[in-house]
Amino acid sequence: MARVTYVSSSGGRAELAPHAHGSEMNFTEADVDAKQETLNAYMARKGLRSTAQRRLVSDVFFKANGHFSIDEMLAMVRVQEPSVGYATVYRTLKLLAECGLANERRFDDGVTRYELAGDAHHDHLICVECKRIVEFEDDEIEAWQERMASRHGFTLVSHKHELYGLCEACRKAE
Amino acid sequence: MARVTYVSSSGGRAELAPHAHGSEMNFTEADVDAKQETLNAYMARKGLRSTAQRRLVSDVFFKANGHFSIDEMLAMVRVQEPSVGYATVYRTLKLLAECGLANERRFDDGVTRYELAGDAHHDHLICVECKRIVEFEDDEIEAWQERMASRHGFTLVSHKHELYGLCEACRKAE
DNA sequence: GCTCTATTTGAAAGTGATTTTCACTTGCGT
DNA sequence: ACGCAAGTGAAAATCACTTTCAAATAGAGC
Repeated sequence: MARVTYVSSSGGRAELAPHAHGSEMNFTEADVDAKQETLNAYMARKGLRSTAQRRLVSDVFFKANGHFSIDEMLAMVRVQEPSVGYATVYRTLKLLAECGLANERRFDDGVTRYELAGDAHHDHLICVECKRIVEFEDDEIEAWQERMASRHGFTLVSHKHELYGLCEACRKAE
Repeated sequence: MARVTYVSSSGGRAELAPHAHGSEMNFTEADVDAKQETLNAYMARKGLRSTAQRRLVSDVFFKANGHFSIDEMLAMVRVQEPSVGYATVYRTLKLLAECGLANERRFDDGVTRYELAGDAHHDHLICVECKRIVEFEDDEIEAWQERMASRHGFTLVSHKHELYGLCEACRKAE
């Protein structure tokens, strides 16, 4: 169901490629540890428990820099632990979004995807064919959006700026 | 279910207010006729038939300049003909989108809305509270988007630029 | 380490918004 | 008017989540 491919890495640990930003990992062990720490702190504060499933799902998510649907995450998680259920991945991703470590995104294909939070001000370029997602910066546009909103008496809460197109590979494959 | 309110007009014909661009009609009889003609031509070309339901749904849609969900359209259509089914409205709206007379829009509230096609290059400002929708022009941004896409090897197909916020009325009502 | 009980979990049922099926009608070419 | 492919409305099916519930398990207090 989920179109996910795995690439074995030099480190011996399975790493993942689908929709990742590139073949090089752009995070460090320390980054992942810091995120796990943030999550632990949030769970402690809320009286939530640290379970093997939550540790696994969040670990996979933190290491898999990209935009993943629940099905894709489930497939990645089940490589390590096949017994994990869909609902657990769903709930853990919601939890990560709640504590600010992940952002929920809904593009036009109708499925919700999750991405690492942090570099907030970027928007997306999506291939309508293979669903590859590229991020781009939107600084110039921000001020323009504020102007446009206040011109109509609106107080801006959020925005969505998505470009849909064919990526180079899919254009050639047509 | 559908939040639709009707406003009786000077012309004696029922006209509609929900999410319409304004109280004045910004279309002429001739415009509507031209659209009906386009639709008829498309149906003839595809071997589709002109039925009372299709004429009614498309007529209501063409005259109701705004952004409507299927339920809203159904409510409007049933004022004239209560026996029309949901599926017929759904299929007719799809048909209008197919032949280029309508555009499908999915904002963040999860329901698909249809708007008159034509003035393609506008985007939307949506009140997160009352769902009021304001259109705005995006000309300055278009070229910038093209540049951004080609920089990443993409051929642009479409884009989505939505600003979510609180409209003046809702801000005061808070 | 062992209890106890509030959290979690996985499987399954429930939701909401479409989308499709199907038995019955109805355009429309002849 | 006739015949039949296209269209219709009601209901069932799908899709992508969300929630429920009985069984499993953290983790605070012995």
